[in-house]
Amino acid sequence: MRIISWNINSLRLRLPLLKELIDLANPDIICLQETKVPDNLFPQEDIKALGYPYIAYKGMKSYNGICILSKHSFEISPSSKNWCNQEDCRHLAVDFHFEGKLVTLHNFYVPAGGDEPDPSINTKFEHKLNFLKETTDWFKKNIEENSILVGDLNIAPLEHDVWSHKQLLKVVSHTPIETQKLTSWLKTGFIDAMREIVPSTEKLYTWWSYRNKDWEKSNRGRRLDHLWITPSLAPYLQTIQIFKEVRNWEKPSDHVPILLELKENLSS
DNA sequence: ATGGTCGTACGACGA
Repeated sequence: MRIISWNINSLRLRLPLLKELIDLANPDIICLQETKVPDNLFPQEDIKALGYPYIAYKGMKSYNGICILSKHSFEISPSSKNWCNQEDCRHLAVDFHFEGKLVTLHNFYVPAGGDEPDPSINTKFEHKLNFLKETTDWFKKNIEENSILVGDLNIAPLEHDVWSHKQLLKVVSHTPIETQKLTSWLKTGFIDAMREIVPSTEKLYTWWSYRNKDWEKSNRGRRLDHLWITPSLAPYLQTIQIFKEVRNWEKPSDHVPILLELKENLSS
């Protein structure tokens, strides 16, 4: 079972890249963030033609938007929610069967939080912190035994999730209040699958800014995208993969796709 | 170097 998460930064603009990614990675399920397409304009037929007949999407004009594309059937999960009383298309969850289990897959796009890491003067940062509090409180009470949570969480929690821990401590995405809150959310019952595979002592990034043309050479990346699983699924964890090469494709997103692979037929 | 580049939608905003 191969599950991709990718902040695509406009689904319609990057449909050709999505096709290339499918050819490269052959995912069973694709979770996209920042689709930037209202539901009435969602390119449903194009997606089906790519081999993904099961589709769930929640989009709006210009901003945000998420979708889940699958080769296998699923149901929209009742835990798909609006957060902070805003219908801003940042979360979608589906239920599907895997190895005799019912698994809930959450796809999140956490608010980026603006530039100033002070909630008293920056309402976008305040929103980000409130969002993290709400999700953490909700998962504390409502997490399902077999859960996967993926998406652009817009926080790089560990020292080696950023190119310079010291220089980014006051930069939104790596401030202590954010990394603490993300860790609290993780600890509601998840395992950081990427760090199960790649030790925390190694640099690991999923995002490189558009503002740095020579992104690969300077390598000032951050791990903003995440793959979390509950302990019940840990025995199935086969590997993770970061498709860094996609950042060099024509007209790329600033985020690269990440893959979670779960073993099937574990007992046989 | 305190800038830089994107996408959306056509000016300004969000990232």
